[in-house]
Amino acid sequence: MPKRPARGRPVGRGVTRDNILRAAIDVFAKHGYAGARVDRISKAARSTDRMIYYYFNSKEELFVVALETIYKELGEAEAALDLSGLNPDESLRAIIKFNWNHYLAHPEMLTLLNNENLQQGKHVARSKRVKELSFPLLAILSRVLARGVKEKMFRPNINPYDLYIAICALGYFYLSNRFTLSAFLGRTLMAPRSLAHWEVLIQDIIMRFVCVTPRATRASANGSI
Amino acid sequence: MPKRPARGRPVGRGVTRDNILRAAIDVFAKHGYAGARVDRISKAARSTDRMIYYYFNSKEELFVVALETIYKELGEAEAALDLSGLNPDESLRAIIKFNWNHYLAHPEMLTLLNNENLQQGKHVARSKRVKELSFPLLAILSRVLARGVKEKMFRPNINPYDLYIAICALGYFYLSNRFTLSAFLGRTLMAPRSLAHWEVLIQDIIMRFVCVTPRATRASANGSI
Amino acid sequence: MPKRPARGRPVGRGVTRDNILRAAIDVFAKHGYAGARVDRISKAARSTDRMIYYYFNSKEELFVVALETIYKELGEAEAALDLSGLNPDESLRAIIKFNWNHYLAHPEMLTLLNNENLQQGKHVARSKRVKELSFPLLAILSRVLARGVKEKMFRPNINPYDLYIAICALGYFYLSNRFTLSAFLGRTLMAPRSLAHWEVLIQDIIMRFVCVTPRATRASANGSI
Amino acid sequence: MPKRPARGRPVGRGVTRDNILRAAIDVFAKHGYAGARVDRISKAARSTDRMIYYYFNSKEELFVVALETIYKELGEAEAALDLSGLNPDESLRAIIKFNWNHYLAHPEMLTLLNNENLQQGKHVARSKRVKELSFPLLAILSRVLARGVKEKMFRPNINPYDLYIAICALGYFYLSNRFTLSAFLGRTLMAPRSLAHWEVLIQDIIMRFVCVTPRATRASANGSI
DNA sequence: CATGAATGAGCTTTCATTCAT
DNA sequence: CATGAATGAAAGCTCATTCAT
Repeated sequence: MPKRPARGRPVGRGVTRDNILRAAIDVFAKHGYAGARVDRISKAARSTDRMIYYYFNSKEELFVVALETIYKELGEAEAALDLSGLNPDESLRAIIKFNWNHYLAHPEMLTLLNNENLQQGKHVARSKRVKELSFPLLAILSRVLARGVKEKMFRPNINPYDLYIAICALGYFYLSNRFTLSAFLGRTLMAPRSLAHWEVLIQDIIMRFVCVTPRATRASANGSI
Repeated sequence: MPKRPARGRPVGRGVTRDNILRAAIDVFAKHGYAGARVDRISKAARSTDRMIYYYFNSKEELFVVALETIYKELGEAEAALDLSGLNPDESLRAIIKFNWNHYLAHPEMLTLLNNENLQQGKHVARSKRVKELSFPLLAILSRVLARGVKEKMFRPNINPYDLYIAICALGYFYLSNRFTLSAFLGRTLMAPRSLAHWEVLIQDIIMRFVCVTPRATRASANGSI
Repeated sequence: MPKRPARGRPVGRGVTRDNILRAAIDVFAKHGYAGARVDRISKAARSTDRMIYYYFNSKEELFVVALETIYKELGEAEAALDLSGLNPDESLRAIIKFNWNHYLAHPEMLTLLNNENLQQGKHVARSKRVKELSFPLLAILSRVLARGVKEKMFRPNINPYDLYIAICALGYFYLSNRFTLSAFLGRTLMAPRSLAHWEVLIQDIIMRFVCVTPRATRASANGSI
Repeated sequence: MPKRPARGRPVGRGVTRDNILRAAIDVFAKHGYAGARVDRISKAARSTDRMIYYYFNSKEELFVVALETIYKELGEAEAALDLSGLNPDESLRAIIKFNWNHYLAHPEMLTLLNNENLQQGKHVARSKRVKELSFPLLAILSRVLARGVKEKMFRPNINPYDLYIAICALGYFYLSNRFTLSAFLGRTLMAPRSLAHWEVLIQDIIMRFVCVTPRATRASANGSI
């Protein structure tokens, strides 16, 4: 059908491009790559299909840019993480919390990544930027671990990669699979109390794994979600 | 589209239906709901588009049945899990291993569930069967926990739901997100050694979380993936 | 989809066939030939698609039988028309009324005939029964006209065919086209008062056409529908 | 379905749309709504299925536009009807003739309207344009009637709505039902002589209904079709 | 720099019908 | 006499994309 030019609000230069990118992240996250129809994206962006091709050439390239964008945002958020003045266990807890809260604040990240994994990571494999993003975080983690070991707080020989994956896994899975999990277990997972409970639990699990002498956290001691 | 009657091999009654279901699980897993074209499924099943509608009425209903099937298979595999003669910590390890190995043996489960979560669980929400499947598993877990507490092996007040989610998370995420994770961390995750390492690591993390006096496993002590 | 055997009410021999025929008349009338889906007919008949083919061989043959059935019913109704003891103008009025009331009582006749005309009468052209049906009616009409002329009531040289078509036209069109007519004119046509008004009007128009000295009927004198 | 780009003749802007609309009116008229296949329309328009959806969104919307078009054309033809300088009875005869000739020249109108009535007028009910079209026509008719009454030519209290329906009925039914009528009565209805005869007959019937002193027309006096 | 118009290819689904007992 | 199972062939519609200015 002849598209009408989306006169919702006047747009300046490049705003359209950004609108489209935002809309794309949204729609890709909600419907998956194949399920995200180009015209749904253009409508959500208050633009037209044509503009998507004008700025991004193809649906696939748009998806790659969307993916890189959320990775970039993860990187920027990490850059803001300040651990100075914290001792090792406080630092580790801060990292865990940061990770969890980033997922909570950016649910589109989870779905976009799930999509990329569904497609066997064919886009991310080519992206250099993505690979470089892990270095700072892994470096931070390694440093914290080393300090903890030196202070006899942490067990030696904890692999930072393992640690990172475990931290991610505990947060990511809970949120990403909340729908099936919720149906399967018959439980609410997204109530504020449930979320708070799980945030503490992740910390508890990780700290017990890392620390020499495990110390219980309040929350983990009283059990119920 | 479907032009030839698919005379590949002679089919008995109901075999076609099952072929389609198998193919559907496969194709849905590989391409996602929207990406799974009906005719790809029918071709994979050595049948025709028409037969899919004959047996399942719509692509969506086929997806629901596929989903229920993988849940049912999880349930059946669990039912075969024999913990008799094992003490609490051995039992818990067996459960963790079972879970991990089920994911490894049924990668389609991960992608199907990811898809369902992408669709906000709209199919699973309606399925009663799915809800009932969690009871036996949770019951087993609760019993093991109780025995462990009685024998002073496990900490009291460990919530079986939390425990179950944590066990799943650590296995599921590693496998489901292996592509982005691999690109991001620049590491191989699917080599036999890596898998074996992670299997032990999950156990280690969980046992440390559950046990009163954590006991290191050999594997977790020598670090690298 | 595997059809279930329609166990609504127990059916005796031949009842199924008749159910199907009734349903077919209904569905053909409501949706037209092409729009009448075989499975809608079978559902309406509380039977299955297969039974339609069992009894009628094809959708087309079923349509022919449906058509013949409504013609047969018209014939039977006409056979019951008793004009004995009435003088010519009373007779003619009775014929007009009969015609109108038959349309009212059998709306499916109108839609079925419209369908057949849409298809350029290809079924009816082959049917002998249909042709024979007009003879008695035309004969009656001719006799009434002749008597009227003899009694100086009716004008000579009125052609019975013309007369018959005119009578039909005035009733048929009003009912058959009531939807577009109603929208176009912005008037209700199916209210009891409107129907009664039109019934009188047809008589009035025809009598004025046929009679030597036209006599007004009450209804036609006070105008409004 | 549509494989070749339809390069039959070079098309300017909007020509395609109009081609489709013309073809649609034709095909809907010939096969009915359900029987009119989208690809038959596109072929008849020397275009593609896709273009139908591009311009009209759906088969149903196309049908609505087709319907509105034939109504609009009726309106335009009426607007061209010049009654100036005619006295009331001549005017009325002119209107009757116009109506009859419009049906003859636009047989698609009859079938399209029959289709719409088969569908219970669901499209026409929503169209405002259609409703407004009847006003000028009814106005003309009312004026003619009033003049006729003033000149003591016409009977008072003739309802213009009734009159209009009667005029339409006598022409519409004859043409629309010609196939079944022809088979039923065993007569030719479409021969030039038959058509001419009927044209006069409609006038005769209506004039006798309307006029104070009926005056026979030559044609109606010598009977046979 | 931006966009209205157009479209090839393929998608899910439905239709009337036949096979086989 | 009756019917459950199966199906070839299209039907209506949508998708990402390119043409042309």
